[in-house]
Amino acid sequence: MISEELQNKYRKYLAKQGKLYTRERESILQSAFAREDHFSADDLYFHMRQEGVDVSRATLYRNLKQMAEAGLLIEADFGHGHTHYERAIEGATHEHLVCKKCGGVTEVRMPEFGEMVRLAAASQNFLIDHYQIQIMGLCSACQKTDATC
Amino acid sequence: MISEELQNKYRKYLAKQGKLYTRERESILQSAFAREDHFSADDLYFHMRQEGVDVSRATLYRNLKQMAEAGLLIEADFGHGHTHYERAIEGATHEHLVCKKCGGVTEVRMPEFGEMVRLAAASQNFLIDHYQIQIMGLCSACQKTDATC
DNA sequence: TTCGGTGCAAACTCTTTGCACGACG
DNA sequence: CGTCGTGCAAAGAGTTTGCACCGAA
Repeated sequence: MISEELQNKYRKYLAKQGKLYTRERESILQSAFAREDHFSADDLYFHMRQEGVDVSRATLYRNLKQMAEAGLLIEADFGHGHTHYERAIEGATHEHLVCKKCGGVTEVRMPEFGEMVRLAAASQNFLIDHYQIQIMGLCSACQKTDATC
Repeated sequence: MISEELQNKYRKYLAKQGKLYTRERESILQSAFAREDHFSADDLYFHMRQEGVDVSRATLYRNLKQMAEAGLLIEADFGHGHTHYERAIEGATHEHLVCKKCGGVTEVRMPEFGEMVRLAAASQNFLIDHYQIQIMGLCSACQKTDATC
């Protein structure tokens, strides 16, 4: 299901730290990469249970965080009260449009941002790991609705 | 201390919602705008107590959130486990360099981002309220330190 | 005088952690 | 075999909320 490249990247990361590639970690990697969208730890927890995969919340939290450290996932916070994760895909960094009304998140891909981010970081001798761009406002659907809410 | 313009903006926002401009709200506005940096609700809480201003945490949380809704403050999350606030100043949107090691946050001002953000939003008929750019990585100081931690 | 606001403490949500048992290499 | 990982349940941190009293217009 998931690419061998991905698995190997994780294995290598784990090995370097003297850590093990367990059944649970494989399941989580699998499930996380099966999703195209953003998800919270709990989203994934319920999704995995539904699929019959049984992991504890603790393990999920522990390993999602670790996978983010390994560079396999990106952590993002849209102000919804919990951490979101999404697959980290090389060269596919994208911008997020977060609707303040419905909470929906739309992705936009504008590669031009990458170069500007590099410039901004270079000006401070900052070594980039990854970046995040969030635009807050109203999505087109919510602009049409009565704004009184 | 704080500009009348600012006060009026808040007053107007409150009035529109049938809400009151209380002593507490004035204090919070004052203290929040006295700070140039990012701060958490708790930072501000202790800072205010130190200055002899007495507000409860509940009131602080309630009103900071409200001031963000009013557009006076910007909420940001740097993955430190709590919400950060900073003054919203027209045309002074800036980028944040967040160090993964020391947790420090540096600001960079690159007005060019604004235009790109407008383009990105326009492509989806998205109505911008504000935006946030966070660059995660290692600050120059932490790059020099042993990277084994 | 009338709502809305505040403070307190309890409740809540998301996330982390200590511990005993289980499993990978 | 020794170590690292897991599950459970309890603890933690940050934030929100119900309620009785207080205060602005």
